[in-house]
Amino acid sequence: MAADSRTGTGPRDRFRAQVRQEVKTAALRQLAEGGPEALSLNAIAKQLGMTGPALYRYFANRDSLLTDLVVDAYGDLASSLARAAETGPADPAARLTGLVHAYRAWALAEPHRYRLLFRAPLQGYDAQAATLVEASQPAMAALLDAVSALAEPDPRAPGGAAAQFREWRERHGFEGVPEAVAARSTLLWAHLHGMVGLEIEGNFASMGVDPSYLYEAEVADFARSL
Amino acid sequence: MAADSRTGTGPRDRFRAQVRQEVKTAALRQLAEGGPEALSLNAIAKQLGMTGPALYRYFANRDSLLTDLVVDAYGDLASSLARAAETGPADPAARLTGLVHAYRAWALAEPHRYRLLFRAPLQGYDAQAATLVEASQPAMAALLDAVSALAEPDPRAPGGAAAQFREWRERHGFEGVPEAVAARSTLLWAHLHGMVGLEIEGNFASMGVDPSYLYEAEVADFARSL
DNA sequence: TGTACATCAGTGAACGCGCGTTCACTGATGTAC
DNA sequence: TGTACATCAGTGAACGCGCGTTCACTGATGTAC
Repeated sequence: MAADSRTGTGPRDRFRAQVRQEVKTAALRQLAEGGPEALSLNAIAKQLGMTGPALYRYFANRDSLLTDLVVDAYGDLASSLARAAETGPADPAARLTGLVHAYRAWALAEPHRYRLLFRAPLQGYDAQAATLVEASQPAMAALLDAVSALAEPDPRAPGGAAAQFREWRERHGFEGVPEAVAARSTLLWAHLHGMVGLEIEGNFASMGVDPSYLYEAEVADFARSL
Repeated sequence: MAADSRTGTGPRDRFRAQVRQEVKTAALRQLAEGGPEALSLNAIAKQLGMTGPALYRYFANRDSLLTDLVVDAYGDLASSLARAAETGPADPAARLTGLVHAYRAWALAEPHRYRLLFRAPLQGYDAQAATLVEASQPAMAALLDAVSALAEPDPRAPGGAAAQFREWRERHGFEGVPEAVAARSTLLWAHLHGMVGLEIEGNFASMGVDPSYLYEAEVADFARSL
């Protein structure tokens, strides 16, 4: 056995990695164009000038490809958020605003990927698998960081739920985070998820409303709630 | 032509209405069990002891059945919300709390129907059709009512978006509603949508968190935001 | 540097399945006289 | 009240399609000596 095949850096490995990437790109294009659940292995293969069975050289099956897309998307979202928090202004409030806008911008730019993350398990697909929970941590970490920097949290919050957030914090490596920050961040995440969800499904558009104002109000309210 | 067939109350019409209802019930059961997009005309027919083509006596096609389900669901949600607002305590704040809990309860009881309402158009299905927008109005009206009763809104809000909410209000028969109430209600709706969405997809469960606390915090924050 | 061999990407046929929808039809049901 | 007729629910066959996945295979590519 050659060293390359062990370390995964031989020419064949590079080729494999590249084709895997092309498959994923084609899959995303398909999701983007064909709407949710328009992900067909045969169609992807055709787009790459291959036949369907060839894809099984690169992914064990359809679910495996899907999992890869989800993990990638979480990673991408997390770096978007982290970038917004890092390169933003020093003022913590302004940085949180930047993070909120980054969240929204990411979802609007790639709604199909956003759906992939937060939509129901697509027929029998187990979204609660440990892999996926783990993949979602960096994005949450970015949010927790930004909220932590913002203010001294009210130590009384989150009341009866404090124990749950404490456990959650320990389990996922967020040890330094006060319960109140965890709770507040989770609520903010839920709010953003709701606004972004309505926006990408066209609900605000069908109301004739530009939701930008709502995001502004959201940030203002959040600052006041701490 | 008989009078009955004109007015739609003859024995055949009653039979048709009943079978239509059975078809819808079977469809909902299928959505509930099979996950989203598990709605198959053939499977529904089989469940009713019929063959597939028989359904075309009752619905023009698959989309038509779907539209019916969506309209029904909006109606059901609206009456749930209206009931919560009517039968609740006289205190407006407590009534809003009741409405929030009714919204959550409805979504949790029938997540498949909630998804039907707020999920992306299912492959080419036009969710923005006028029929559906109209069907969603009563639910929104219940929310607007509860928020209206709560407090004198800040007349400065919603800033630059006031004109949009004014137009929206006129277009959908919410003439009496101040812009600030419309904006606040929309934001509250988005928040609820986000929390409920995360909850029915199991995101809180996978965190080990019971979101009840978050709903309480939501209501408290909302009262403070007015 | 050249050759023999192992690896592995990709093919084409096939499996079994389910889908929405159309069509010509049969047979029961309700209705008009 | 009885009979003839129109209505219409439901069937069964068929259309054309696409799906994920398996299998035995060919032929190119990289590798070891």
